[in-house]
Amino acid sequence: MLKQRTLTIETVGKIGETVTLFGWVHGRRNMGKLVFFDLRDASGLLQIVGVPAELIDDAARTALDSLRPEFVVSVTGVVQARGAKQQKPDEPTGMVELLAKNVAVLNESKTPPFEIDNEERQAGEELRLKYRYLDLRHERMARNMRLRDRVVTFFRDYMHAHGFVEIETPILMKGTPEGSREYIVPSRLHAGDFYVLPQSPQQFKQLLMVAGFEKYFQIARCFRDEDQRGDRQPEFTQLDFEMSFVEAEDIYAYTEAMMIELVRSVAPEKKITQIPFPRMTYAEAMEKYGNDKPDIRVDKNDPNELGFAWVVDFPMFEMDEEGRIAAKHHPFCAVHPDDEKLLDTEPMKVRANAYDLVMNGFELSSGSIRIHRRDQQKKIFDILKISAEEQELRFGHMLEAFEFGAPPHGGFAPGIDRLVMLLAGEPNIREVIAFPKTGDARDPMMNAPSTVSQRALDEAHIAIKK
RNA sequence: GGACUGGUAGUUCAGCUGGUUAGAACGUCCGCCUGUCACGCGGAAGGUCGAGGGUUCGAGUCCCUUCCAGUCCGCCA
Repeated sequence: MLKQRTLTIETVGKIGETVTLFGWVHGRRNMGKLVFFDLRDASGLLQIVGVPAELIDDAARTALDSLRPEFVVSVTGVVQARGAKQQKPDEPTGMVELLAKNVAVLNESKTPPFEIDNEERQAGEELRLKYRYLDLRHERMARNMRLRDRVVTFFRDYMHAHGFVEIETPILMKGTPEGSREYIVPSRLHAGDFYVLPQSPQQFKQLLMVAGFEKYFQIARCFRDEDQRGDRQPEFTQLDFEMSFVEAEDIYAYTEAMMIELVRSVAPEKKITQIPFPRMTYAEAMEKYGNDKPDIRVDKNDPNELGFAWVVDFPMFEMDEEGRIAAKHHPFCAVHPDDEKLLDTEPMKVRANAYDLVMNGFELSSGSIRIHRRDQQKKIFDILKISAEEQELRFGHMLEAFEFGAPPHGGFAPGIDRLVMLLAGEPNIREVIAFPKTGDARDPMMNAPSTVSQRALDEAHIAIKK
């Protein structure tokens, strides 16, 4: 059956041929003795013309009559050119149509909770997420998913072409309570112990540099148990990469060339505000724009403008809500070469060798040159008031690794969700994630999170606190 | 944790200073229609006005409580 299948888009070059199509009934227009409907498949839409007299038998006529939106059908017929008055040159299959000879219903559909063929009026998000598999049938959502695929494919190809090796790092890892709240996973085999899900593969990628790979990347899923925003989800995807024997300028040059090529390749209609990307220090950004993710676009109403900019020289430390010194970025950032002498005297004035790439007012990526020496790493931990025992407990593996010939290294991690959101012109990252969570981190379709059986709790050594 | 906005038909929404039987569009169902593509025309069904309480002769509308959703702040190494 599938061997003989023709996609709707393929009919364009098959005028006069008899073909069989499979797909969903999109719009339907019944003229009485003449029925039109649009057949939707993964490649697009095609108008089907159903004339009862042309159909092979009564079964086909009954099937044609029974069609409703979202029914799954097979249609066999002859591809024909549209009459002069019926041509739609702006649509991919607008110059052809299929004169149906046979129609069969493969599966019926209930009336959908919202209209698939109406792109303008969007249902509420809770409903869209509950029926995400229907929402994804919308042309806009399908287009977003395919754009995302092109972005990810571009990055994979680009990274490989530049000598990077893709390596998977664990999802179950050790908790390092520094920074954002982690998702915790109970261990069945080790009562009372927990894994956590990675906020980022930060430590692993640094250890891969110690291992000598020199150029690593990963399309990495990251998890953060914090409250949501339009540009934040509890799980999200980064192009995570790390390089050895580099300084910040190497990361800038590599990333900038890659981003320019990405835009040229997957979104050629977009124009970049300024090349090379302008660079400003954190202090300048705060002074001039009042934030550390400046929007440098000339025309903020132009949907095709992409304003990339670098923000560099971030402070190394900041005060947390309890007035304690904390790492602004993370404790593995190297200190700015000019500021090492300030570490003992005025730590709050110390800049990190850290940088962000921002676009249109969004933080796209954070990165830094890392510490690769044990004594320097210990010094940062000391300043952060992490006791020697605590350092050993939480970061002993890092400190130890740095004693075995760790090379100088640094990296970056552009957020793929935000990038695709901006390329797609969407207002939030949920529109470019197939199955996102709601603002309070639920999945209304699966109904997650949810309770688990008492047996599962017992095995995980978990007692629920009322 | 906080602030703001919203919750009325399957969906998206309107509903004025409180006043008759709560409306529109789309969708759904039925009928007519041979060139439609937002098809058209005629008809029908469809409502716990989020929930609870209060004020009032009378509440979708005002008040209180509560639940839900969205956006933002806090938070996000």
